[in-house]
Amino acid sequence: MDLQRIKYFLALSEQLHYWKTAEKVNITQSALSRQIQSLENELGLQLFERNKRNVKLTPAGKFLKEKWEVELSEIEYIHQFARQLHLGERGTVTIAHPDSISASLMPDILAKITAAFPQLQVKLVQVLYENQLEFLKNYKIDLAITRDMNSEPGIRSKKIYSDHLALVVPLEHAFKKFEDLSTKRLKAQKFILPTKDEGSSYSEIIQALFKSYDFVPDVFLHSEFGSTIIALVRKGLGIAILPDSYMHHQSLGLRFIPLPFKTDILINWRADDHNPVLANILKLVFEN
Amino acid sequence: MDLQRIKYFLALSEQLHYWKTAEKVNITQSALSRQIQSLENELGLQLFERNKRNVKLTPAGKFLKEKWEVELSEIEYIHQFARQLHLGERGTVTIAHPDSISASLMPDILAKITAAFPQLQVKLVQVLYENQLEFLKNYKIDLAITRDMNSEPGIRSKKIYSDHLALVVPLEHAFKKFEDLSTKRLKAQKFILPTKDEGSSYSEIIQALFKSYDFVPDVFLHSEFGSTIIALVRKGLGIAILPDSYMHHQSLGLRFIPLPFKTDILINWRADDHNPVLANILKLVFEN
DNA sequence: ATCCATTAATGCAAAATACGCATTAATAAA
DNA sequence: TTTATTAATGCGTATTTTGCATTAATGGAT
Repeated sequence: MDLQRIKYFLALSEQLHYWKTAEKVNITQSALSRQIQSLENELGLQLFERNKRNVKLTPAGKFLKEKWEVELSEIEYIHQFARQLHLGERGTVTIAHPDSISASLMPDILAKITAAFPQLQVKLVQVLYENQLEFLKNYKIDLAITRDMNSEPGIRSKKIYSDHLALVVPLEHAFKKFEDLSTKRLKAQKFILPTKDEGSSYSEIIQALFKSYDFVPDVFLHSEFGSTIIALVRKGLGIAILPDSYMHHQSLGLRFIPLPFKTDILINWRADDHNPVLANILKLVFEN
Repeated sequence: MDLQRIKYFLALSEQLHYWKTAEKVNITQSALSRQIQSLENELGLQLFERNKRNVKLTPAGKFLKEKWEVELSEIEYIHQFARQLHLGERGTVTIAHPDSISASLMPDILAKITAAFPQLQVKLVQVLYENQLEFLKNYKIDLAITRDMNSEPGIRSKKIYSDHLALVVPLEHAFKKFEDLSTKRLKAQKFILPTKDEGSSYSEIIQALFKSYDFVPDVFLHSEFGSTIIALVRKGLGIAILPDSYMHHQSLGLRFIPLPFKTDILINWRADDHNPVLANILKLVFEN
């Protein structure tokens, strides 16, 4: 059952004239005649009532004309849709990202994506540091934006941004600017810091920071969630080190003191992921 | 775009293995490989991600698998339906019939039809005598059951039944049986008769009846509608001549006196109507 | 009634397409 | 490194489709 045959049938069912139809669909009358005949044989029914003079739809032919028209346009639409999937213009990507950039980098990226591919569906999720790579490998997410490098085989990474670390203190705190900081004064503070994960490069940078001041911080509380940390600092329970991306969040009553340490933001994806949607998004993100 | 190709694709999308799939669909692996390739070329997209070792659906392939499965079963259903139309097992016939047989012959015919072709839709209509042939020719009805012969070209007729005429009188009327009738006593009656249509053979039979008694009846009222006539007779407004099929209607308070005149019932259809539904119904009606 | 123009079907040879067999090339596992 | 597996491909053959020319049927015109 060739769809082309059905198209020939539909053309003939409009014209009800072999010669005119044959010309319209760019084949000869004999070819058309035989195409219709094979169609009838294949279906085991008569489509047209015809003598050498007149062509007329049978009831079954009339029925099939109506139904096939619908089916063909459905199929046409499906193929169109599939081509868009192929080109990565449609489909779904699930992206995990750290909370820190939800008010800065993420809006930029999402704006680019929706501008370039308005039909694309993006799902944003937040995933604990320790689950990021696992989720990526298990196809629970397609892209992971992290502050940590990784050396997993099968996962590729690329740096897309970097921001400074900042000391976060309440507005009324004695620390007002970088020059106020000293090992002695810092030592006296209570810190709220992220969980010290093994192999987390972000964690390592923070440790390097304290090493530069040559002391071990008094950590009052560990938390992986920036918004929690900010709330605690605002209540005066301690001070924190955070990427200065958090400045873009609502942070009334807090002071961000930039530190000379940078933290990278990387984008991670499966090396063997050939979904064209992914390729399009990566291209977009790396574009500038 | 051959539907067979799509079937091959669907088989492969289940198995994800060329050799096994090829065996299952009874072609060689090379043929299958090329069928999938042509399908991909035709659509302008990739259906499977494959190296020499693994076969895996692309996002577009996954999408098409789901959609095509639905489309194929729809098409299969449509073809099945069309075949039933072809065989006359489905479809619609519109049948016109006289009121007189709606309680006798019609139920018999309809019972036969629904038993033989349960999927068939029958529309029953009643059409004035003068419109019957016109409606038939104009495709407003497909079958006309009449009491009149016709000699129209393009219309074919066949007698399917005949019943007696009967004199219809109120129960308390002096006429109790055929022997009570005489020209003299009949002459004194007021009659309710059908409209005297030109060329109506039913009309002619009734005229022949009165001729046999050698008088012209005193017609109180003309009506084409049997149920009207019966109501009037029941009220004592006159007596009537009707086919004795009316005895099967609710006719309390009435007496039917059979007369030695018969009226035929014919079935009429378009000679050039090749709708298989019609052929099936005619065959059924003529069967016994 | 007869002829003519129209038009769907068909015989035939050529072209296009699909197929099977055998082989190749890539790759994962041993 | 070797081996077994497996999708792709070259090639000759078989099948299908096509176009050209012709035939046969039919409605309309004279």
